[in-house]
Amino acid sequence: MKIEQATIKDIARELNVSSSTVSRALKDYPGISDETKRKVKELAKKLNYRPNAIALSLRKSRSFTIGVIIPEVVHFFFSTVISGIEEVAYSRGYNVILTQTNEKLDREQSSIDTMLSNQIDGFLVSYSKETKDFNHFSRLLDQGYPIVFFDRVPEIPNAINVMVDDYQGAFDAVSHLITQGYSRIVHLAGPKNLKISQERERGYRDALKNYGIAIDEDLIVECPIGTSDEGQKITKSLLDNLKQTPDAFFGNNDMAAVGAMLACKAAGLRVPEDVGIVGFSNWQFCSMIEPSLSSVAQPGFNMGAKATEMLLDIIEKKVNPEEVKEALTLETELLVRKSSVRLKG
Amino acid sequence: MKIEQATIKDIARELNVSSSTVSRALKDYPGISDETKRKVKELAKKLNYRPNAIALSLRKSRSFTIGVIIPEVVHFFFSTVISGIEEVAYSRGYNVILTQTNEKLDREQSSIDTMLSNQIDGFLVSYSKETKDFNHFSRLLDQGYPIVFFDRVPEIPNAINVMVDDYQGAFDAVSHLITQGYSRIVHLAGPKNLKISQERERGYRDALKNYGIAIDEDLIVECPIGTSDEGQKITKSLLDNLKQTPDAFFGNNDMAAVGAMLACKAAGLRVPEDVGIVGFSNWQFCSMIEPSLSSVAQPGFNMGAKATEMLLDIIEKKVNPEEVKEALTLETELLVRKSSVRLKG
DNA sequence: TTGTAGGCGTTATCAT
DNA sequence: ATGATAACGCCTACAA
Repeated sequence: MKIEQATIKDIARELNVSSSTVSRALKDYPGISDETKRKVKELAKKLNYRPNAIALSLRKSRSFTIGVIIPEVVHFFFSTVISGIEEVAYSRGYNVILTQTNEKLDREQSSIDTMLSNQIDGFLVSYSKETKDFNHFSRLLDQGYPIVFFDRVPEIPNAINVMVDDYQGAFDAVSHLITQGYSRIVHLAGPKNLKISQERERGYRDALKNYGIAIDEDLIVECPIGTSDEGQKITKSLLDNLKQTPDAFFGNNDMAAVGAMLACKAAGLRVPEDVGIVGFSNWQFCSMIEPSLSSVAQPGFNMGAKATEMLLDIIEKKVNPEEVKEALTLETELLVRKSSVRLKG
Repeated sequence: MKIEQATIKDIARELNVSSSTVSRALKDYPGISDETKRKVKELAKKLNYRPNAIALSLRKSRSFTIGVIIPEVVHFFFSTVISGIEEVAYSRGYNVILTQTNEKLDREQSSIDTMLSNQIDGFLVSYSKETKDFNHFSRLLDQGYPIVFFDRVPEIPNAINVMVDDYQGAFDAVSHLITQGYSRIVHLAGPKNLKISQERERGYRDALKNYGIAIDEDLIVECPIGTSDEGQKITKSLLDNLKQTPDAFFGNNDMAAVGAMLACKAAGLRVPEDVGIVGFSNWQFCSMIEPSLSSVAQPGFNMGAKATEMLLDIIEKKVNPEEVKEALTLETELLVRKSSVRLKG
């Protein structure tokens, strides 16, 4: 049924030469007569010859494929990262094998297994929310597999991490709210086990401290799921139950922030007059809603691109893993829109 | 540096048996003593043996990998499809190699090439906006490569297509607008070469006809890019230049529809009182904006899942390609929200 | 019950 | 300038 691909052998047979000659001719090795070269290339073209990458992989123990392990594909930020990964990988001649864990540890583990089976040259990983222990990664590192972690990065020896400056982003966002005159600022926090959540919370706390505002632990609420529904429910319950109503919300992600906005509006509060809101990630919809949502932009594409470059440099031994700086932190940018501005310019 | 993976040979050597024995023991072939089996498996486990999928691929001329060619990863609908693809592929033991074309024909071509080189077992394709001729796909089909097209499907012989009922979705959306009392309905159309655009436009036209409304060609405007900016600009220019202002917009995608909404608001028109708006795709933000945007939901995850199932069934010869029905059309669902409702229930 | 040999497609090494 | 051979890791007739 499937038409067989022509191989080097086919060309060799037809031309009455050896496969080595064909192989050499095809790659312009020295010591092949121009005549032979010409004939080989001509026939190769005619037969639509295509090198078998699988055979090459076996021969070289290199697959020119990198494995990407990511929590979710349907996620604006991650899809942006994937896009950056794909661009760089493509331009440098690598394939990308993609798996999503759906935030499950066992999928993470089994994805690693199949990727190892497939002799991938390296890993790009953002681990799942369920992952609290990193032995499976440490083991890989010890065995010498190149891994670059991005966004959700572990604190283990020798890991190479690419992340955004979550601390600074959060610090900027909260400082901005404060200078706009908001002071009872809720933090809709992320899952506690993710370093990014911890960093954002730290930025929140430090910004408050920096302005001499006492921290009220009741205003820090974990949003483990990260949907707008969740953000909405949590915000509603806060508005209903806190003795003193808050006047601002800093969401650890945009979905939570939108949820807060919807809940506030439903409660009759005006944004930004009564309540200021800032999100994190700068999803596309931020500029489409009303009021438009201020948000901390993360350079997703760039993160994917940089992580991939570092990984490929290591794979190709352009750099020594020991020489690679172990962490690259990309800048965030606070995009101020209407949801958080109540002072005249 | 990288620690070598244990191979069957390693196990054989250590146990003083032949590699065939090991191979058979590992797969519980009949005719291996329980004792040998036990020892082999034990050592395999100890050495952390993992079959080399590359060697297997070479041997079997099967890679258990499928190639996905998609216009853009950072696109809500496509990312949903990818998610569906990945789920099914994973559950059936296949890898997914992903490339995005960025709507470029040459990337589409070269992606096909590398995938062929990599001996992938089949293709899942949604072609680029630049693709106007399908010879590169026809050739693959002729050579017997399994391909399933999704969403953007070509009209070529033997192609297997999975799509949504764009015609019906558009028909429903426009009928809904009409029954809400809107009659000068703009269609922000998609690129003309995409069948999905044609179908949506056909649905638009038929709905109008069906209600006896004359079609005004000036109200059908192509939005080749598909961003909210583009939609906004086009809408503004329509509002400025049409002699008779339109009272509704049916966007061939949600971005265009949001653009229309923003432009209408900016022009002082109230949505839905003065202008009704319906989009297509049901992006996440539809329910987050105000007024919430009515939209035609496409079953992206399901589309990816179904397309993958069909592809794998063909690959695994569970079905004969000839027996496969050549087109699967999935139902859309019109989600009516606030942007298009001005009559009391 | 186990072993031997050959081959999947390619290329590096060592002849000739 | 070209050929023969072996090897990458695995599987499978065929042999013993």
